[in-house]
Amino acid sequence: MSDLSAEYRLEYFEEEGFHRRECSACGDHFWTRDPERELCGEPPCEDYSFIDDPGFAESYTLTEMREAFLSYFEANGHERIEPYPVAANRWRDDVLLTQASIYDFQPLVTSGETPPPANPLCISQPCIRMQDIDNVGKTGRHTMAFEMMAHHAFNAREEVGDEYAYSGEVYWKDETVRYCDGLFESMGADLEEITYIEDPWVGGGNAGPAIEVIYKGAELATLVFMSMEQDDDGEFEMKDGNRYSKMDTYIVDTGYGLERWTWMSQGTPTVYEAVYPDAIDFLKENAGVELTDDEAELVHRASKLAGHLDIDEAEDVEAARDNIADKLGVETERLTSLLRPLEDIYAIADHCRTLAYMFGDEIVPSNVGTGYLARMVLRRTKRLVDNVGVDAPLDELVDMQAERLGYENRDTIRDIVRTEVEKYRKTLDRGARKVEGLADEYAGTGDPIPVDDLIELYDSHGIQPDMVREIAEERGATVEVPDDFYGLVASRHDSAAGFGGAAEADERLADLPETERLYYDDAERTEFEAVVLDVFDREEGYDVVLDQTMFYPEGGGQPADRGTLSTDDTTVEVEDVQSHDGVVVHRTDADPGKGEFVRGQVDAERRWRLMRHHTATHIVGAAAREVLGEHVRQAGAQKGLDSSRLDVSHYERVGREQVKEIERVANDLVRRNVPVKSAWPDRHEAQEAHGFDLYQGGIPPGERIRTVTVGEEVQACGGTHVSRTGDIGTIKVLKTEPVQDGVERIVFAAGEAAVDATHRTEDALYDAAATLDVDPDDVPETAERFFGEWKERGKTIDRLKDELAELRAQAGGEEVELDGTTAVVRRMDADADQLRATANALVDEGKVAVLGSGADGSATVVVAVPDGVGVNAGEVVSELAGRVGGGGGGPPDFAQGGGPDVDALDDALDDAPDVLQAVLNA
RNA sequence: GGGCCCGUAGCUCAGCGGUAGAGUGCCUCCUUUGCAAGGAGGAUGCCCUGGGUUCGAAUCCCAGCGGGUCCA
Repeated sequence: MSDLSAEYRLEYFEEEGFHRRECSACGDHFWTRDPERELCGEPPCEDYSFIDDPGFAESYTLTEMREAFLSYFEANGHERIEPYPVAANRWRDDVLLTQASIYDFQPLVTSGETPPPANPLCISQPCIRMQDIDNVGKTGRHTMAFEMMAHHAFNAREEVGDEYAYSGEVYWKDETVRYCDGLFESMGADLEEITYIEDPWVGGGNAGPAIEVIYKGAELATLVFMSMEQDDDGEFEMKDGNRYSKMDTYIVDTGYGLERWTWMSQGTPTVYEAVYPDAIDFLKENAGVELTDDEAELVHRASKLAGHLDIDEAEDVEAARDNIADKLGVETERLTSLLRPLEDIYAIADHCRTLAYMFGDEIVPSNVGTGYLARMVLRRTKRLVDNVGVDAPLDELVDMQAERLGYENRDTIRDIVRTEVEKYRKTLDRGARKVEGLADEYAGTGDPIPVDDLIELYDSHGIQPDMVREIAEERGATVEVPDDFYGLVASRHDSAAGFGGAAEADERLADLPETERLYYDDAERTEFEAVVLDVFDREEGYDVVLDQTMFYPEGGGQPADRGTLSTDDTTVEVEDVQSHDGVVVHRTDADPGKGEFVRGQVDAERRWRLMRHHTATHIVGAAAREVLGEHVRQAGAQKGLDSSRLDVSHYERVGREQVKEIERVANDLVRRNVPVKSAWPDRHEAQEAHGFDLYQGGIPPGERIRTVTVGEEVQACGGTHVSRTGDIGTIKVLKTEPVQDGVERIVFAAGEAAVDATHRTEDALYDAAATLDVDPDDVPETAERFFGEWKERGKTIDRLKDELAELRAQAGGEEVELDGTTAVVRRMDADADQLRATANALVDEGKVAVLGSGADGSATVVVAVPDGVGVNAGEVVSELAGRVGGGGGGPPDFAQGGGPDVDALDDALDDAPDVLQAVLNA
């Protein structure tokens, strides 16, 4: 093992006369121009020294600072790149949100598979870090939304040649630090005060030396030299305890916090005042937060102190506030009451920007993924807004930020926010009613509301314990929230995540050349000739690899082709086709023979159906986008022979009218019979032209990507398509269903499948019409009438049964005298309702009723007793029902039961007087 | 993707093996004509759907459909 200290001995430091020092407080090593310097400069070793004393020559706004950064690096040979969406899952599936500029280039660029859009490049990338959510507003420097300004250079070792998508060295450590130093200089910073701290970096399987750049107590940049990957035999052991070795590629990954730099230039007490001056003024005025001069002065001093303190844990905030109050010589409570509204306002400004980024980049609120994060932020923001008394609607607050950030889909953003706020309001209403009921139950008992109920309220109904307490205490009930509340919630979520074993790579397969794919040349051809390169004997059939193929392997939601491979001697069935790293494997039922020359025949009917459905999928997607809004994008798709489904992101249920409109728009495009074009453009050019919406079906690797253009819609797609939209024939939307909150599934059929689907629907209608004996057109009206009449008849029958019951009650049966009361024992074969009604009628006459029925294949017994008669009906029924092989029971005045033995019913009723007598005497 | 909760009168919900209920709204009448007025009477239910268990299911079990919520 060797450490990285040699990595930091830069020529640049040498030239500029830097000194390497060890911080006397924390022990970290750092580089400085000041030979006297003892401390590394980073809090808590040192305090902020730029509050009320800006560290740069001029004051910058956020926009000005961003421009200053980008143009500095442009002037130094970097190409300026447009930022990527904050929804990082748009191009990678391992993370949800963009948390750093390097995320834009992972994994395909950093791995060397795909070239960077420019090299070197500079960018200011909006990022969202949910980890800091609890600190936002309180610490003076944490924000959830921020822009990471960065310059990147992608290098590959000379000796590996052109194995990677970029080669050679652009620049490395010395130049990186030189640029950083130069940027400071251009801002008029005091270079003597800058320290460069050695701080090796590890993350996501990569590692490398890194430098933290500290100026006047603030960390303004991190310079990471990503150059190692995890390797158990590696030379370097890093702080995560794993071993790492050098990679063939090495990448300059820097991060300059735009907000911090802006703050540094202004020297305001908190970062929020530097970044959101307008929003904060608006919110303060709206919420009626006014401070006297004395109070303002106090807050100002407190803010400065808050900035000086190291507050990284939420529980530290309370302690820190005590500490600050102490230093200022005021009571904690007074300070808190002054600061709390300001903290809320700071947080609201930041959260609204976060939401504007999220919705602006077309994240749709949901119970999963990024949509869930957006929902959580929105609800939190709504609570803050209500709490501090801002009466502007949330959609307006978010819109203010969206406007500032230059988003064009502002109407949709407002719509989404309004829909979401309304959903939240309903959740809260529901929750409040539940809590009120629970509170009333426990109010008198002196017991607190049980923790189980609190967990249930939160986990199943989304009600925070704090809110439970608030409502409960109004109603005189108490609530005790255990410290490990969220731990208890977590324990309800069993984590038994299973995972499948990674597929074993077949070495023989890996050695084969990539199969030439003929289906891209002419998707309508179904015959070809090829040579069998290899055959693998599998448990179920054979895997055949050819030099070239017309067979489409399963991928992009399109199922594999079927068909046959024929030699002069034999014909084998192709049952499945898969692609493994470019090698297409045909699963067959027999061995065609290695080295044989084969003729391939693809099942044309099947292929046509799949192609129609595939092209139709693009069209339906485009139509849904046009009808529902720009935020609509593919969230999954599966093509089939009889129908296909397309899952799209959308924030509410798709209504019937919208479905019709989608169908109209889609069929318009079919009728226009426009050509479907495919191309293999350079990925960055394609990305530039069409944005990330290209990748709705997934992100392919490589320098060039295949695009498919249908009308206005361009997508990266590896599937087979018809050549003109008219070839589809027709598109029929079969149904929509919610697959999860925020995602609607559109099921549709194309071509002959659409006709088939229509037939099925019509058949159902005609069958119904035949049953009702009316024209299909009259089915709805008739069904309604029949249903209404059916209900009316039900009521009539009930009434008649009542009347019948009264008549029957008078119609005799065996009467028994029972201690002054008359008991009627009688068999009347009727349903249980009638027995009950008759029994009630007898009771109304002051008689005990014992009624038995043998109808419907089982024996039923009902016993009813008037008030004041000492017979327990339940016991009588229990006894009688036992004699017919069953059981029964009920309240003392009215019981019912029965059993399967109908033959024994008469005997049982004969015994009834004795049973009554026995029960009476008991 | 996983866990949990819920589908009963127009609305909000109670009932959780034994005759379907309350509040509110609706209709009629009375009393009043002052801001959610009072009194009397009345109507309104495929208890989400389909199976199963049971003598008996709104209630228990399974599946589906629909809604909600928490977590990754």
